[in-house]
Amino acid sequence: MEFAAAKEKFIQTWGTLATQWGINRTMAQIHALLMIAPESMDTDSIMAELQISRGNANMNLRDLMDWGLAFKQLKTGERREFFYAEKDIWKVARQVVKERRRREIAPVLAVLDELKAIPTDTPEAVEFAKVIGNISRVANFADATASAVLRAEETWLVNQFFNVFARQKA
Amino acid sequence: MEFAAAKEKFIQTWGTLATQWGINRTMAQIHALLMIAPESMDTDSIMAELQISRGNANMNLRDLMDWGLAFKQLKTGERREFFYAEKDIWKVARQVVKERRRREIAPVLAVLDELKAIPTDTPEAVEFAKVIGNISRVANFADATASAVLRAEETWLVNQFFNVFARQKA
DNA sequence: CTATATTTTCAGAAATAATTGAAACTTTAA
DNA sequence: TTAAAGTTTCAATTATTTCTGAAAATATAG
Repeated sequence: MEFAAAKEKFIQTWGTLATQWGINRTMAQIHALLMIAPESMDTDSIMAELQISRGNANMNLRDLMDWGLAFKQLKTGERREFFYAEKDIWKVARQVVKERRRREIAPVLAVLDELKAIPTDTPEAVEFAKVIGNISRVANFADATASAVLRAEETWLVNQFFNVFARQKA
Repeated sequence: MEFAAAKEKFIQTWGTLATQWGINRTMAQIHALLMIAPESMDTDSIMAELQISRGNANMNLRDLMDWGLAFKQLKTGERREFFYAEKDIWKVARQVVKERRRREIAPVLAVLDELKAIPTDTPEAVEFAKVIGNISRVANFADATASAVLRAEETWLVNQFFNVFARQKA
């Protein structure tokens, strides 16, 4: 495969994957484009490359910056703004986990705690409390794990996982 | 909070969370409803409870069954079909990871492998290969981890994570 | 069989989300 | 200042996804 085709395929694949995870396609495509760009890019280059409007580019660049996945770069003697992305996919993953945890998981944990408190005076309420308790327990465990992963260095983490999982085979 | 309000809130919260993760709202709501139901439910009860059409209910129940999150139950002497959901949230999580891995992660890994092969004859191509290689490495690690988690029993896994993460503090 | 209950399908309608493009706004340089 | 370059906003449009409702298909009982 030639470079141009590979680049196109990567951007499309990243965009498709993202929509399946509730992230908008254009945002993921801009992110993909910036990740493989050797230099930071200005808005017009991004618009041209992805064939999107200025408003769309601007809005999704802002979202990427909100997610901590892209950054502005100001070049001296240049009036335009340039953008670049975090290229270390490990840091990208950590950033995504961190943001989703903050925006989505934390509020759900709060709701679960609230729901655990209902009086269990009917069979339905008993069953409800049981399931909510179970979800809450697993969710808190997952949240704690995510939190630990966020703090971890990659090499350290890989080694730990190696110990936990791979060594079982030996 | 009274039971009815708690139930309503749980179903809505679960539905909202799901949309943020690329899962359709109704599917998540049916799943939530079945998880907290003491008995399996027929289509009409689900329709009435969630105020949705028969077509919608049927379609999303089928999707839930495809995902391995809900099941049909045939009661003797009953012509209708009844549905129930897996209530152990740990199994639910494992099932979701398993399905997403199969449907989404595996195809992406295949594309990445294909893209790693391009000739690196320009600076752009070099940068591209670097980023793709990095993503591929992390994605394969994540995939292997997911695979290990799928095989794990909860108690065993919790203990292992405790060893890896919690004991660090001591 | 035939009638009835139940489930499935799917074309069109409704709802939701993403995108455009142009006007408003901001910044910089002369 | 003023003009030009660049950025942001947002109402209107377009695209996508989801949902409905009724018809078709299927299953069961008499």
